[in-house]
Amino acid sequence: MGTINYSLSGMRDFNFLEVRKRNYIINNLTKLFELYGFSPLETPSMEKRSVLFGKYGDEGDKLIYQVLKSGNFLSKINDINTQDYKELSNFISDKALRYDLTIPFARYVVQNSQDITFPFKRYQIQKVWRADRPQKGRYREFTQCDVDVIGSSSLWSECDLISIYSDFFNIIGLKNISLNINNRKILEGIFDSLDIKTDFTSFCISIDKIDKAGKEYFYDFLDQKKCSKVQSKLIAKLFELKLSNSDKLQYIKSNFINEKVNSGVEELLFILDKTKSCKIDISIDFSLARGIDYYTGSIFEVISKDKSIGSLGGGGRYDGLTKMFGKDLGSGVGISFGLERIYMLLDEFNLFPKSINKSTDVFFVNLGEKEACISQKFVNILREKGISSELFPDCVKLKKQMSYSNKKNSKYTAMIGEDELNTGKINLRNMTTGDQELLTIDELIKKIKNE
RNA sequence: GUGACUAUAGCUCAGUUGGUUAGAGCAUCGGUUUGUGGUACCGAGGGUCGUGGGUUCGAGUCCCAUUAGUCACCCCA
Repeated sequence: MGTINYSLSGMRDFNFLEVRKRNYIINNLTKLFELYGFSPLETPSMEKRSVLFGKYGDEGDKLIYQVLKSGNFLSKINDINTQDYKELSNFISDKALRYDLTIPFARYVVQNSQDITFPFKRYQIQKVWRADRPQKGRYREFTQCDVDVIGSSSLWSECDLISIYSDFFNIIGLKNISLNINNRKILEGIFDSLDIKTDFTSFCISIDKIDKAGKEYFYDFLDQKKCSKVQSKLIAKLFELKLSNSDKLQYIKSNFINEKVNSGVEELLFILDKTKSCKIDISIDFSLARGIDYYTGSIFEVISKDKSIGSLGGGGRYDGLTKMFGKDLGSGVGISFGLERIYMLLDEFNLFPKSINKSTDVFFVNLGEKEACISQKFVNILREKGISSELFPDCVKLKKQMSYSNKKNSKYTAMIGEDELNTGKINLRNMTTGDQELLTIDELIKKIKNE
């Protein structure tokens, strides 16, 4: 029935194959994170409302799922007369589902700072929720995989994170990946150098839009904000430079001279110099701004050049994040991997290993009580040897059991009937070729171990 | 939050300018085969056409409302 749809829009079930594929990605990430010296962390799905709000910008706040207070929350708000839903939600909700992993991480670090040795390196793979309208590659419940270093402003951290991106996409075999990099200091420097009537955030958002809306949009924006034509031209040119990384930096150095721009450029130079051996394409993109408010230095975004499904990951450096929770524990930098988008690409290019689809190695059919007893003995022996094995629970038609085994994608089906009971052998059928042979249990183990 | 499009069997979809009992493929179940799956052949079950209203002698088909889904925008992984 078309009407019966039990699950919430934008929130999904995962069947066995999907879970295995997702785990494949997660396992590879976890291995890498550990290899680079990061430790795992998990935080609750919900945070206090005050922890989350005001951290992601106005647009971000709107997308936070809020949870109602329990009990009769209306009884205490008699004296409230507001028509403003934002104000009202403050009274009836005191907690919310996490929107990302970085803010809960910052909260955790401040709360536990006495037990943490800095710089603190953690990775976190958990679900986050956004009350966005779902569309392709975008869900209301999705998994983020974050790695962050907090308590150090060294650019070596940036280099390590870039190296993780590079290693990961190399390991899982995704080609044509580009890591775009920029620095908020450069954007701030440019912004300062302009005589323009707007705030920095709107400026960033308009830059970010050039890609989609075109440069005309950006010209209009600058014009509206009373930016001079000379400056407009200079800056628009900056965002469409088709130059090498070093030429781009040269251009910006000679056209926008101030301290902020300079220090941003210096940072980029350091990072580019130290990541030369990375296998990923690193390209400076001055139009990369990112909407999240808290970034202050380096910003990253990973995209696929083959498919436009949004970014595969992103991140950046943030200076004041722990300050928002009452303690300044130093600068931090982190990146995130978008599990569902990486999944989509791997699926599309058939890059998941074939072994993901296999299940039981040896599937025993059930042909009677005596037969089941001896089959179960063999099943136990195989399991001890680390060979996955199972016995069909019911003695039903063989055809049915074979069909079940086939659908489960078993490698072999083992049959023990009257004949095999007498000879003590196992009738082993290869489910790919259909070949059958009579083996003792020892021969069977040897055969499978040798594959 | 804004806009566009879609809704028929478990799934993917046909269904003519409105006209008998709404079809196919896949899937499921049974049989050809009581010890052989995946390939073959035969058969069966399964639908209040998303929901509610309207126009009409007559609506899956036209109109209105509603709900859900998809895609795009905003923003983002």
